[in-house]
Amino acid sequence: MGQWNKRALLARLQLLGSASRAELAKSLGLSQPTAGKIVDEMLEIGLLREFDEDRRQTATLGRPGRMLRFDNRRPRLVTIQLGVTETSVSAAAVGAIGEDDWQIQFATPSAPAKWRSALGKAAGRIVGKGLWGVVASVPGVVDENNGTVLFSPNLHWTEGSVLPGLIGQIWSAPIALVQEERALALGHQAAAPTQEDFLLADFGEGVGGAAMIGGKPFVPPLPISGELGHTPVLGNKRPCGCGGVGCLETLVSTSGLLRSFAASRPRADATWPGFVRFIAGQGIVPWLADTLESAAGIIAGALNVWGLRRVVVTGCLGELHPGVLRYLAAAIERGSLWARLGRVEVESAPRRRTAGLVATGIERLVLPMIEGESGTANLIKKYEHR
Amino acid sequence: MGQWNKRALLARLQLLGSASRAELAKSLGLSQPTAGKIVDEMLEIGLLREFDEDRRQTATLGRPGRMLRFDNRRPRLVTIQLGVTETSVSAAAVGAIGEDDWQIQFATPSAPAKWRSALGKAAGRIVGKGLWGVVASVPGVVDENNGTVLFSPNLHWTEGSVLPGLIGQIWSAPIALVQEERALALGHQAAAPTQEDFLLADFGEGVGGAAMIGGKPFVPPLPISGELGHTPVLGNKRPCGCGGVGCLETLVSTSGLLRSFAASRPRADATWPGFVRFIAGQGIVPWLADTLESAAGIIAGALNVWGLRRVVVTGCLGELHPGVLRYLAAAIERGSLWARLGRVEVESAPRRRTAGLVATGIERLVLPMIEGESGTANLIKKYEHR
DNA sequence: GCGAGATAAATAGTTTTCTTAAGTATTGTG
DNA sequence: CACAATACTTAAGAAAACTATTTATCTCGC
Repeated sequence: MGQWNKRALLARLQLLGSASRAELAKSLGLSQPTAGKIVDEMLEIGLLREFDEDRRQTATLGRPGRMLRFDNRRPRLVTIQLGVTETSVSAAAVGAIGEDDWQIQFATPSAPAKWRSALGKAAGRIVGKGLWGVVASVPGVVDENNGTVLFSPNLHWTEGSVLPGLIGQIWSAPIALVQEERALALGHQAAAPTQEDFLLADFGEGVGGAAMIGGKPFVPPLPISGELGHTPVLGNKRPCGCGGVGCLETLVSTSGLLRSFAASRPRADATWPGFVRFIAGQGIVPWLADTLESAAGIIAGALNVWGLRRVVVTGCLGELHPGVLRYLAAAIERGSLWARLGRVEVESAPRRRTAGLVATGIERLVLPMIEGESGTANLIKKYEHR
Repeated sequence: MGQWNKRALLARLQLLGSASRAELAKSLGLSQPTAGKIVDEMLEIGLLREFDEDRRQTATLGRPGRMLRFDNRRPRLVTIQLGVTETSVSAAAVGAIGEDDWQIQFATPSAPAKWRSALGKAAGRIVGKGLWGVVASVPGVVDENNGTVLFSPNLHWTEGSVLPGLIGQIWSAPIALVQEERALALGHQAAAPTQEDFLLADFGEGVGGAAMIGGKPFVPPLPISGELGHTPVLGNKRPCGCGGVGCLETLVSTSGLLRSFAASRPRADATWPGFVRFIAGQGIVPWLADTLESAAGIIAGALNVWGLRRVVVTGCLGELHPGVLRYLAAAIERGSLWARLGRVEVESAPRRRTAGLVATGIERLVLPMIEGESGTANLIKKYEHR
């Protein structure tokens, strides 16, 4: 079976939530036998399952379809979020699209060996049977094909180390690494399924973006993309962890915002909650307006360059007064060429990392399982027995 | 034969210039029979031809391959460049990769009907036999699938009119429209074949960009992309033809540069040659440095977002003192995240619109000819008999 | 309750496309 | 001139998708 159709079928099923073989075939333009065979394969490995629809309003004639959905009855993937300050671990079922709900969290240590042993402890508390693989999201510049971190301004110790190797010592299963924002974008798509492409912009300890284009995450040949945070802002002189000067990230990450806040109000409570309260009371003070304007310019630039008209904002900006997002949205609209032709949408959403990690796992670990010994599958073998 | 392999084979042949069936098969990972059949098809319609290599140093053993290349013995495509001030027309052979050399040029009129009749006159002076189709490049936001111009700040009359319809009244052949910068990017790839992806940034009456990603021009679902020129620059208050304020285009297009020049030196010769002389003498004056800094920021943003590390600059910036390009290159490097990991390249190149139009024609008009009645082919039929 | 109509799923056979394997053609070399 | 080496062609087969047909299961009207 061509991998292409399989991926399309899964994507469609994700979009619909549940569907019969016939529905899938028709909506994809496939023949029924083809769709049926793909479904059979996926039922066999336990990726999908049939279930009895409680037909309240089956107003349709004819034989009812056997409805299919992701088989989420047992955890299949270990999902790991390696964050700058915190590492989170869970066992997740395919089809999980709820908000993040981590089973285990611990402060991210500052060396590979320590991280490995902390992960080892976590492993004991996680279901170990029937697992298909491990998926980890990492900040920074990640080569997803090799499983290496090339550059990580805020988490330098990951740079040389081969994370799949470390993880493989804990779980001897296929392992996939995914860049953080790409995972968020995939997670958003899984949780709020639409056909429409979008740019996800995440604001937190760093600032990053990822684009869904044509229903798929945008992945260029170079292991770098969507780096909104490290584009320079005219007039900004702050040094950045990346080695550059004036990066957007130094202004609009949590620490950047707090720094500006502290500079403008030396005697204020320069913590995040304090800042949130301040903005709730004072509204968009001038320096914040400038900062939002800068961020909007860079986001609008990304929209113009990628040809997108929807922005999904996740992370700390959503925790501020809603006026902040409105201000940002208006500024993005001013800078976006598409706004002259049609509508530009900016919305806030929670982070759905687990969902994104699961989507990555299905794409990179589960599908290759049923695709024989082709390209991607070989890559996985590399880590299988470490 | 799957269209995929055909396109790959043509791209490879373009890269190599000439090659035998066996070379093509090996370098593409195809079997010899497959490559051979594709070549046969293309020989039959006259897209490729065999030629006798003058074997100076055939140091190889065995039967020598029959070398193939594009059959450029007769013009096959009418290429049209609809520019803001000038329209250019030529008949071009496939495989033409020389610098632009237009057979006919006339001032672009300000209404569809006038343009059509000017084009009609031109048609009389152009080879009319054996033509496969017509390809036209247009500035602005172009829906290449429908053949419509959605938005054109500098050439408003094109917006409503169906250009393929107009062209079809002159030449009753398949017609393809292509966005200007995309054509330039394709042309550069045809003329300077490398495997490596790049961002083409063109500076002229407007400012635009296009990306080659994975060897193909980047095309998102929305009919807009690479719009470097209409991203706002912080602090810039000039109104733009697009309806926005502060677009980069208002600073760094030819007219934008001249406007800044005239403002800084009220008594100077504010023509383009005068400006070129001025810069050659004075070097990079402060306002020009600021302008280049803004352009570099937006280009670096595009590199970061697309995951590219090579910039090809075409158009008026290359006519200025070489120091200008060096300054721009240095500024781009400062803003590019990839520069922290590896090298960023910025080079200047001539515009190769004809080559790009021919590449578009092969892709959108010629290949569908040998692909039976599939998707793209139907689109062409629409215009075939107007 | 039962046949008719309608839709879903499974089965069988065909087409398309590419591959492997084998054979033929054309060169240089000992 | 035999041979090794390489290019190209032909023939047969495998994979994946399609069309057409059959079988299964439902609702509806009687």
